Amino acid sequence: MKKSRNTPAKAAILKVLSDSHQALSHAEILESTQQICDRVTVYRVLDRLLASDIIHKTVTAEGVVKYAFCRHEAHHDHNHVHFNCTRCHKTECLSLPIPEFELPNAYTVHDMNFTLTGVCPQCQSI
Amino acid sequence: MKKSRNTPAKAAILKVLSDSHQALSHAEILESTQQICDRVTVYRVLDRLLASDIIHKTVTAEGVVKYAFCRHEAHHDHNHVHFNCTRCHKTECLSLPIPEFELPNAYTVHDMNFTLTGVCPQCQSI
DNA sequence: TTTGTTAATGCAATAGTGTTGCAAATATAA
DNA sequence: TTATATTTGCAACACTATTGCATTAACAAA
Repeated sequence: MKKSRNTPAKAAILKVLSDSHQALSHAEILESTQQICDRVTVYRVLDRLLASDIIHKTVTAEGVVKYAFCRHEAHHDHNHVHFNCTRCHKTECLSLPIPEFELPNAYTVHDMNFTLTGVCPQCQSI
Repeated sequence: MKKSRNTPAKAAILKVLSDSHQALSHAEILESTQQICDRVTVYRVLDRLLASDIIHKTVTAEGVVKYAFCRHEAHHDHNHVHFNCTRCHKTECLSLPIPEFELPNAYTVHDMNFTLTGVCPQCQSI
């Protein structure tokens, strides 16, 4: 297994994600790191961070891939609900865990993605 | 509001989807309708079918958008769980409804997407 | 059946998203 | 300081999705 190195690009991308309360798209991350590294590097750093379970990935109902810093305290998993606002287009990790459900047997589940789409509290009045 | 017309392209695309037990991507639908219509037409017909609630849309954990025929019997909604197999890459609608959960107030939810990723029964032995 | 209106289509062009190859640069262990 | 393997930038490429516009065709009304 390859050993991951600490590079300026990795540090910058990780800072952008950990400073953000929302999940960010590749384009949004690139906006904050344009002076630091190339767009391809952003993709590659994100892949490394995903592989190390430092960040997680979520997809909006429209197919937009976003990345978020893992803030797991007790439970070391990514099984929380994501909320996507149709007005501000921000995606946030809710502290709501994915509810229990009856799994059909014969299926092996590796990952769960539960995404809600609607209007967030900040956009209700708009 | 525009009145939707019954065209050969619409009929063909709807047949492909209703004949399939899986949710299909644009590319997969195009494969079956290449002799009938253009790729752009496929996108536009899918948009119309989505607007009429005749089909629904789901997104895999990798961001691949897929479309599926609505087979809702009693409940006229799309709130069921989707399963995406990492081996055969097929996406199927489970007859499992999205479980109940405690929604944080101040959020308005318009749509819910619950996608499981793993290995389907057919691919367990592979 | 014919006609008029308007939705639907094909085609070309464009934009956005993500991946790959390769040479050069650099983080890290020895 | 040096060796080496990871990381990076750049260019090129592949795939997905959208838009404009002229043409075609569905369908309601005459």
